[in-house]
Amino acid sequence: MTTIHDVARISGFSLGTVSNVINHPENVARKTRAKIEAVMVELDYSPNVMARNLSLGTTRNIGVVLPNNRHPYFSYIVDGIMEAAFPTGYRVSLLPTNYDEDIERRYLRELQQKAYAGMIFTSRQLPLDELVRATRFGQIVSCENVGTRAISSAYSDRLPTYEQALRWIKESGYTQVALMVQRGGEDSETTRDLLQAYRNVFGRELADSRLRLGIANRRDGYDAACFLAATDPAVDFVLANGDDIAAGVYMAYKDNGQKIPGIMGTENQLSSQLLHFPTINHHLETLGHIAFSLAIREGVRHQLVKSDFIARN
Amino acid sequence: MTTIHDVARISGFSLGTVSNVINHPENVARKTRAKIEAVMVELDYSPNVMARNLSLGTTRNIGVVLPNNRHPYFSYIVDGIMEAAFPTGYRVSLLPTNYDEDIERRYLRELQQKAYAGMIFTSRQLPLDELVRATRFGQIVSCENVGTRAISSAYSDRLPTYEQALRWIKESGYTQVALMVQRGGEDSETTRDLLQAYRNVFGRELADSRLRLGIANRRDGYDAACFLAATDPAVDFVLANGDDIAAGVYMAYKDNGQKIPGIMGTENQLSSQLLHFPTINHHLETLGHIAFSLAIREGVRHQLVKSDFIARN
DNA sequence: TTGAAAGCGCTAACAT
DNA sequence: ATGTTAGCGCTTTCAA
Repeated sequence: MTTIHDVARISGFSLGTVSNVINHPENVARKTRAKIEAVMVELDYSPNVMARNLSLGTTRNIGVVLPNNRHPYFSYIVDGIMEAAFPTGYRVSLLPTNYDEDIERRYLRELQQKAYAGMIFTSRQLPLDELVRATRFGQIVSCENVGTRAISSAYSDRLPTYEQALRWIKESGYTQVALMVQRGGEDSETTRDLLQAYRNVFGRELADSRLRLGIANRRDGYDAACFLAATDPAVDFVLANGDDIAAGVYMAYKDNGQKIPGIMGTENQLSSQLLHFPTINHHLETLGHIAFSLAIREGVRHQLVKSDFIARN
Repeated sequence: MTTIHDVARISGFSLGTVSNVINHPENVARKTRAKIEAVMVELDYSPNVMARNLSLGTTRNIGVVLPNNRHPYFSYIVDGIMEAAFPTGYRVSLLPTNYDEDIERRYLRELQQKAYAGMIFTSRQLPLDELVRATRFGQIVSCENVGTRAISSAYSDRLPTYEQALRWIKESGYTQVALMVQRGGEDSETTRDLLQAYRNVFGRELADSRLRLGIANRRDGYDAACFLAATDPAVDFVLANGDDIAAGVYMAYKDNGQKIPGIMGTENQLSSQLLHFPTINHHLETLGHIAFSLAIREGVRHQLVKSDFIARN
């Protein structure tokens, strides 16, 4: 590997001068600069990033913590982040946690060690306070509402949109609603919002058996729907956390030859357009976009991304 | 930030000994090790990755070069890579190129600077020889067939499967086939294979106007199909590079109130199952899996991933 | 304008 | 078993 030393030696100038043509070219005489640059080209030199980072004490890396690589929720956010990162020259590292708190903590340590300039939590298991404490080491952005905590966030106002969606369901005459989500209300803010919206609109608690947990993909949706169809035929509407999942529900009822209930999903994926069922669009790419820009900027800021309900019949 | 020096000073042992408890604990007396570890915990110390990398001259980072973040082709490969990387503790950085050769070259430089232990090219613009030359600096894996070049690869045997698919089309009685792809035969090996398969099965060249270029998503597919429907009503079959894209084609013909041609896509996405059209599964997640394992292992190896045709009516 | 030298935090010989 | 020291490749004072 050719280093800055080689360039110095061969060009006949000192280390410091070579470093200056890289970092402060305005402080170097035109002629020497030209010579040194020529040598750099000749040797095919380019500065070692690791050394540079160590010396500077910073990187241009952003870590994106995601519990789950499969769920479209996260893919959409990542898409938005990538798009925003590209023109800035920042690198983004994907940091999967598999919903493991200890692994999240390990990533936080890497932030502490300056492996990343900032970190985006698309979701989290760790107590919020641990994140807040870690902001000393680098910028941290949450993709969920953090209230007034001292941590930047780009988040969706899910509750009003959920209410709107559930009102639509109610007004369409459905009364026996089942929900499919990944994590329960204790773990997930989204699920909490959804249950709250249900309460607000229907004026009662959702029966436990009508909240199907652990649903992450279309296959899960299919299986859960088979179960519902067999054990709870009264259900006349299924709201799932993703259009593809909702499509799985559709296929299950169809394959079982049962009357297909009303269905609704989220993210306005292709499947809801093909099957023409309503959906909730959280605008996750926009959210990723904003999350990235917060991650590379100092200070705490909270930014709301409005979601919306798309009615279809 | 607390460093190894702090740990040394406070524990009363030397730098080297502290370093040893981190890297070669077996060479340290049980008692001193215990003391030092206690201090580490107390100080909430963890080694600085950048310094460690610089000293060692390696990282545990894998860079994944992708031209395009949106196309499902790449998402599926990335999914496979992430899944394979997770248990190994390697980090993966996404490196978008936007199909720009110079940007690919820049990433290659970062490999040279040891920013990555290895690099996976899901696709490339650069001449293969440039990649081969760069293997001196780190492991490079191509996700396309590289023949006998000295560079590892995990690739799909597309040609036979394309032939099988086109034979199915022919035997189903279709004769006026249009293809939708992203890049032309000059740029893309996939497209070359596809055109070759067409030649082999139909015994003639595909008309230029029946090869629709620049198609990357469902929207593109929709637009291209509108164009086809308007300008070339003889077309009776459309084969698109992705099921969602093919679904866009379906919707276009439907929205235009025209007779819907036969359609076929790739990747066995949800949409082909919903609309029940045939597809070609390239098993891209498996491919990503293999690409990753090749990236963290020495030596050159070529690994074929069999794709298959899924007939549906 | 250029050069010399210290330091970023760590690892690994080598010496004790 | 533990300590000392010389790097890894770079940036940035500070001095010339």
